Amino acid sequence: MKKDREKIKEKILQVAEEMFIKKGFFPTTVDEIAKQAKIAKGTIYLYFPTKESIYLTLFEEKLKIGIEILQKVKNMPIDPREKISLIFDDWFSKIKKAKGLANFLTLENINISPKIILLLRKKIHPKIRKIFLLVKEIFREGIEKKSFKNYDSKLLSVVFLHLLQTTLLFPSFNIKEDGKNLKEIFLKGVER
Amino acid sequence: MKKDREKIKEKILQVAEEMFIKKGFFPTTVDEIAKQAKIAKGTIYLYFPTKESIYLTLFEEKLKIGIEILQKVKNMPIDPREKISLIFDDWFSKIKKAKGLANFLTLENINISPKIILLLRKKIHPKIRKIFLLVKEIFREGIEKKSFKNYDSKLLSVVFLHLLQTTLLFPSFNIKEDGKNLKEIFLKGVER
Amino acid sequence: MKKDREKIKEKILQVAEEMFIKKGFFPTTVDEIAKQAKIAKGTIYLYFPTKESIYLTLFEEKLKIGIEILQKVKNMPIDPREKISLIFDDWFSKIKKAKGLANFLTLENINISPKIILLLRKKIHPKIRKIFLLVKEIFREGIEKKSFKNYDSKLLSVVFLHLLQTTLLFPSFNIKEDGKNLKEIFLKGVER
Amino acid sequence: MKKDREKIKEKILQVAEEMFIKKGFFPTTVDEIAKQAKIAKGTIYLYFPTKESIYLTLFEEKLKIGIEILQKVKNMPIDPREKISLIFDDWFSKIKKAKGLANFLTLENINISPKIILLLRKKIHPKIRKIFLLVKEIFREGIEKKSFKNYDSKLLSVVFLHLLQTTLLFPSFNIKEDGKNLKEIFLKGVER
DNA sequence: TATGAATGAGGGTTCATTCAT
DNA sequence: GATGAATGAACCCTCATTCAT
Repeated sequence: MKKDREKIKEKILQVAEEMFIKKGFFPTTVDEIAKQAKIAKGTIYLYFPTKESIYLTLFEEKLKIGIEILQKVKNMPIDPREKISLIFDDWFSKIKKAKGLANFLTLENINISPKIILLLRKKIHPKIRKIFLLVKEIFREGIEKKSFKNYDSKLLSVVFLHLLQTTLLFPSFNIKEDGKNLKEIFLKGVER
Repeated sequence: MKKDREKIKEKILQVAEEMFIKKGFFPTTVDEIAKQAKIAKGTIYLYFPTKESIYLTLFEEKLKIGIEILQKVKNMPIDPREKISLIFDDWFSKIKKAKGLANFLTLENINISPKIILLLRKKIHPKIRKIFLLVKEIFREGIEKKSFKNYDSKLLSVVFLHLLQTTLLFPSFNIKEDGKNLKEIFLKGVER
Repeated sequence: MKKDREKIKEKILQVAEEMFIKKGFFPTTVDEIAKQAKIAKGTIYLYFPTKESIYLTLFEEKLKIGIEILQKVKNMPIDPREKISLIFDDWFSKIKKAKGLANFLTLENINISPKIILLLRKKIHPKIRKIFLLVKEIFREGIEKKSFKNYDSKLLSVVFLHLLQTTLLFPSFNIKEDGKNLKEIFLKGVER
Repeated sequence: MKKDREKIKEKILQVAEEMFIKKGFFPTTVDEIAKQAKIAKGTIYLYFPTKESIYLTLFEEKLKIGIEILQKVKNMPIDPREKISLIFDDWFSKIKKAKGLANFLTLENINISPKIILLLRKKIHPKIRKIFLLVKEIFREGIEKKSFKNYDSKLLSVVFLHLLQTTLLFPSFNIKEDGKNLKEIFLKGVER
């Protein structure tokens, strides 16, 4: 059944994501993923050609979600400050799902394996670049409309995106924050 | 000779750091480290009991440097804003060396391996906590003295420290210009 | 329908033979056989209990054909030299089909797998022995009738049968031969 | 010690040869080779990069021996019939060792694995061709000198070389008697 | 002390065979 | 009967660690 196949693939991805986040790419074994997903090891290879492809699939998926959010917000007819604010809010509302994205966004992950690099170059890097471009556009617009001070829009993009990641550290440090304060700090910091 | 032993150990650490940063912990093999350091594989085990211990040693070393800087700055009889500014400057002046620290500070790295976790708990976590405490103290002082707005000092610490990492994300980072701007953004963002 | 079952079985055997010859027993996967035969993998197991049984079936089939030819020729009321000549001719006329036989006749193939040996012992070896006996009979008769020199008939059988195999190498070495010369060489070599 | 390394490599090759001959390439596992050679599995990989390379090494080695013999005989100032005779004799005298060569010379072995084919093309085929050329030269010379009937020298080469293999087919082969007869049959068959 | 060959547990992947539909 | 997804044993190979020299 079509449903079933999709379900199993989803299960593999979900289990793998959990383990990749918890233990990292290398310490996670295909065996464990299979066991956790309650399927046979060989079954995984019916859905993904390699362990790396599971990782890449997750990576791409996360990036796709990010791009969609940014795309949507960018085209809204509102003030760029408002856009940044919306992205912050959206990010927080999806923070659990996003957790994955953040973990996959770290530079470390780009060094996973020699074999993976080519694929990353081809499939992942363009998406990361897309994300940066989208954010940069928003900042460029904001600077043009005098909503933000005249900083380099690339710098603002990097800071902003990295700040989103910061939010994921909150639980570890027992910070009870809805993101309002972080947003405020950032917007005040870059205001004209 | 005492000198020799120290020199070899240093060489191993230096080579290992380079490779860990470039390829990550797992893809780096002890064989490669030995080859790069121009010593025999067995020799490495005369200086470090395991591959992980090399990693941990580097990690601790980085943290120690960070703690020393913070300690020094914290005790200076200057405005907290000035302290934060100094830390920023110090960080930028050491940005190349710091690159290593940043790479070790990521959350991913804490999940290196099941075996390593206990050691991290015992030796690394206290140091990370120390760093956060030192920074938090500075912010607490700044809030008290009305230099900073009344945000949660934990929040400010996390944001600040994570921001330092941001600086390392772009190889094309223009230290003088971007560093100054980054500092400006943060200080403006948290000012009263 | 009876016809259908037989057709499918034949298709499997034909496809498998091609692949076994082209790639060998182990590199040929059941998956590939199924795909080439345009049936499902599971279907193959409705016709053959194991991959090895496909191989064995082919083997036996080839041997059966060989036995039939030899049987027929042996009983003809002609000179043994003529019999050998006829076998040669028949072999050449069937050389394309026989190609399979030759490939299956090599000793290598008898070592396919530990599991297969018992079956070979039981089902294949008797047939191979039968072939040798038939040929040996012809030579024995020829020696008796002074058509051939008094060599050991077993030796002659081995040489003769192996010589048939030789013809299969001709294409590889771009030898344009109708077998006339080879036959001549052999018959002259063994003549009285 | 240099001696030791050579000894281990030799041991691996010897054990591997035995097993390849007995069971074939695929059914022979690296594990078994290691066990038989009384070394650890990993050790094998210190001497050979892959299982296939062990096979190829053996293959090449055998061919090299064959080429050397042929080379030597070819350059002798004797009648071509004598040369063929000598090769026969040499072959019989080395029949035990030769057994390996024969087993490696079968066409089947050329189809070992997709990966191996390129290597075979590059390293093995030239040697096989060399062997054929050397033999062909001897026959060409013999035909020219009217020692052999005017058959295609390529045909004679293939038949002759394949005939050498024949000698290995029967474990019960009586070298002295049968070898002499085989030689006689061939030489008589091709004589003028 | 330094070496690097030897070890063997463990991992990713394949594929003959089974089984639910 | 036919299908092809699921299974899991088995294989090749890697690499952290040990150990004889």
